Parts: sequence; structure tokens; C-alpha cells
Amino acid sequence: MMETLQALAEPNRFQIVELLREGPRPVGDMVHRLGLRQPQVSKHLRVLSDAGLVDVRVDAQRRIYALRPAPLKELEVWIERYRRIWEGNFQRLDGVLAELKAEEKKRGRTKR
Amino acid sequence: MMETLQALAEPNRFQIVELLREGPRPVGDMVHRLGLRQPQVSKHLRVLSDAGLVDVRVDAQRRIYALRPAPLKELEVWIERYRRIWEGNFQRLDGVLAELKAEEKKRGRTKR
DNA sequence: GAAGAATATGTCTTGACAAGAATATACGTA
DNA sequence: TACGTATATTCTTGTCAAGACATATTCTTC
Repeated sequence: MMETLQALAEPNRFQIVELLREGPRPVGDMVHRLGLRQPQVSKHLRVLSDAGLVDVRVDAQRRIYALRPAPLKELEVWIERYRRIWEGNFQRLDGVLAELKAEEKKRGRTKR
Repeated sequence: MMETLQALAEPNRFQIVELLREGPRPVGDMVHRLGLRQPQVSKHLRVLSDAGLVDVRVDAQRRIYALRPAPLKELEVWIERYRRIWEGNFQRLDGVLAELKAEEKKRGRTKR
């Protein structure tokens, strides 16, 4: 999860992922399309691969990279847990605050 | 989008977001729960705020932070576009490769 | 209005990481 | 076998960001 986010949080890596959404591609093609230098692309692909976001398939001297669904799916599942936040009445502000007041009282008594 | 990802990609910030999922909270409470130092939490909240992920509400000397749905929703929408990847038959590998072969031929002729 | 509580900001140091350039490796082909 | 192509790896350098610490700011209460 964390690794997925860190991998995606880099602009060029994000672009690579976006590219791969259209389908698998060899490195050279990405270099060409993204206007990056080949070593950088390879390095970014390494990171994406380590994060499990990407998959290689060898074709002679070429390496064909493809997206792996798992991490993105996981990310989606995570976000779903936040769904209720934008689906109406959550955030019982007063309740939470009352609860906090009690807690602090407790904390205040023990230490500090 | 990029800003959202970068904000979430930091472990402590991620934790803060997770905490806020349960409801709005003042800074001191997060400091207490996450075991971080107060300045760090404030700084992380600043980043989250700049990314629009979080919202402040003043209550005397306290600042009550709450999650803002928009960026997460946006992230979810983005991921949805990848849905077809894990929903069966995409990735027409052969087709893509044929297309690439043609393109490269073209490239080869012009430059390099 | 002085003291204390809650939070924000500034400065400094250190570590992570991306870009650049050069080089290594593996494969195909003449 | 020599050469060109496609990709990976190494090393160095500069930048940025997180943590620690000190300090500023704002509000409350006595």
C-alpha cells in the first residue's frame, strides 16, 4: 500500500503507469513517448516492478512491461473505506469533541 | 492528483489521514495517538491542507482538522479508469506489438 | 495582565532519491 | 566473430523533504 503510493507519487512514474494503461509496451517505446532518457525509464520501471505495479516479459533484447492489477485494486479497496465520508452524514463533530474532553481530563490527571 | 499522491505517500501523513477517517480531531489528540512531536504533526497537517485533503476549524486555541472528500474521490475516479485491467480480457499483446513494429520502422527511417 | 495551554513557524542537519553520464550485459544479424 | 540494438546497472552530484529543537503566536483563565 505504502509502497504503491510512493511509487505512484513520482510524476514520471505516474506517466509510465498511465502509458501502460493502454497496454504493454517495451522500454524503448516509453523512452520515445515520454521524452526521458533510457536509464531513467529503466530505473523507474525497476521501482514500479519492486512495488509489484508492473510485470516484465522478455522478447529477445526487448523487455515488454505490463501493468499488474493487484496493487491498484488494493488501493481502490482502501479508498472505498472512505466512501462514507462523501456519502452524507458522518463527522459527528460534537460527539467526538465531547469524547476528547473526557480523554484529556484523564490524561491531565496522570502525567504532565 | 499528483499532489494528493505525494501527500499520502508519506507514512506519518498516511496515518494522520487514517486517523481522521474516524472523524475530526484536534492536533493534540493526533500527537498523543501517533506518538509524534507536535511540530511534525503540524507540518504534516500543513502539507495535507495544501493538498486539499484536510480542513481546519478553529475552536479557541485548538484547531480541529477534518478530512475533505474531494481529493480522495478524485483518486477513486482515477483508479476506476484502470478497472478494466482487472476485469478480464484487455492487454491485446500481439496487436500492440505489431503496431510498435510499424512505428519503429517509421522512426528508423527519419532520424537515428 | 501574567501564566499556561494549544498550535504554528523558523532554522539546521541529515538522509533519500532523481537526474546525468558512462559503462556493462544480452541478443540479433551480417 | 564483429557490430548494432535494447536494456540494465553503477557512480556521482544536487535537491528536497523530514526530523529535532527552539521560538513565536493566539487564546483562556485566574
